[in-house]
Amino acid sequence: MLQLHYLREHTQEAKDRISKRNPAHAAVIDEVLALDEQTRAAKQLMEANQAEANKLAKQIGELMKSGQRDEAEAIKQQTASLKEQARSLEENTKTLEEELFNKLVSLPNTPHESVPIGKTPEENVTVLESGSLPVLAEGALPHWELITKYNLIDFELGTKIAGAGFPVYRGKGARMQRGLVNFFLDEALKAGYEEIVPPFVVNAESGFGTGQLPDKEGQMYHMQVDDLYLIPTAEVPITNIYRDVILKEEDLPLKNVGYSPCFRREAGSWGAHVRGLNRLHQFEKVEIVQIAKPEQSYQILDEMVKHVQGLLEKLELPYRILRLCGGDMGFTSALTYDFETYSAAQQRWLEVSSTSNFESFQANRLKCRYKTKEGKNQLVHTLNGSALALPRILATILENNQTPEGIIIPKALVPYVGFDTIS
RNA sequence: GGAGAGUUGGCAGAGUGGUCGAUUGCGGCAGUCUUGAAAACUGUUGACUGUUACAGGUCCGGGGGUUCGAAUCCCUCACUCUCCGCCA
Repeated sequence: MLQLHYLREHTQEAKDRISKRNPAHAAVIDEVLALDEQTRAAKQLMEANQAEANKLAKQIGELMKSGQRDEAEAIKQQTASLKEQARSLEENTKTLEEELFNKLVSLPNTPHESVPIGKTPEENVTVLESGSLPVLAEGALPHWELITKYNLIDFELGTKIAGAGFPVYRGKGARMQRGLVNFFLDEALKAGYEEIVPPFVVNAESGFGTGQLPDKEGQMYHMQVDDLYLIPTAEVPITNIYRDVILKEEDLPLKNVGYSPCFRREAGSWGAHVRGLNRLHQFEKVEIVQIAKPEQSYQILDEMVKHVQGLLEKLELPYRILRLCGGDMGFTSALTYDFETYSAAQQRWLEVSSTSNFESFQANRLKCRYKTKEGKNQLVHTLNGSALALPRILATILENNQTPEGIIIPKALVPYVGFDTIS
């Protein structure tokens, strides 16, 4: 959620920035500001009325105390009309406030100045491409055939137990999962992150805090009996640790890492290109989260990008980094870097990480602030990144490292999985 | 699941209808003293909103109600604790 005072004081800047997503948003800012004016005017009327009522009530109290009952009764008569007015003033204010809130909450974050203008993924900018694209031997297989060949994952079994998109990993496939998670967690620990095991379900307040609710409601599994949501990413519970919290300046930046299964309904997004591990309802991911002071957040984003890069390099995978264009960026983000690995058998890039700075957009919803040296409470900046999501990493390793003798496990991973070849 | 007790400022803990946004203690901050520190003493110390500034408004778990007036009374929901039951 954007800050009202930012929209008020930097209107043109906000419009310019948000127009990178879609110029239509600029008009909504005008609507928000107009509503804001109305709301504050209504509030002033209401508060003047309250001030008057408070004053009279206090007078009555004093008169009652000193035994002047008749005088008190006289003043009581005056309160009736105030009370009558209060009702409609309050109603009016409440209606306007709700309208303002709904409009404000519908605005996405303002993109950073470095975000390219654009509507589609084709307009994302490649900022780095690393490693040469592997050329596979004749007869190389896509990962969905490799997993069957080596009995690593059973999709049909998952369908029987739960449904499509819930794979059953087994044998070396299961050990790859566990090994990758441990590898990613250890690397984050080395980089100074505190490890968290969060709840894998969240309430609606948490969903709102990080921006999944109300706009992405349909993407989460909702358990209606208990009104809880299965998390789509560990970002949600971990970032919500800091909801309604005032942090100390010296504690920033806070660095957390957490593993979690991620549950996504992926409503309506099934079709071509979603075979095998490319898109799932349940997958595993290690997520890094940082809570930072505004002036340091972009430096920290770079640091997080470096961290993710390091993981891909240790896994010896060809990858590229994209700076997402305005139209392709998530609702809550100000700047996002996507990481993609090259799947040799499919001959396409697969997204394996999304690393973003949300500036104060989430913090404003979370009410996560820190106390500055001057004693003022200021919103923090929140950042997070996948480090990393497992399925497409596994897919790329399987496809790119296939040989007639079997699949060669990247050296860095061997100690974690306990074997160097899948054959 | 059953029975009971609670939820107040960073923490502890008063407050049962009228200057209570809230006594007090601890903690924090500033000062005095000290070469420095500790101790002691003095002052200060919640959040949000709002104004050029002052004023004003809101917040005592959430929501609703009674009243001129609610932290205090009523309803409701959530959570916590204790005992019993169940259980990895």
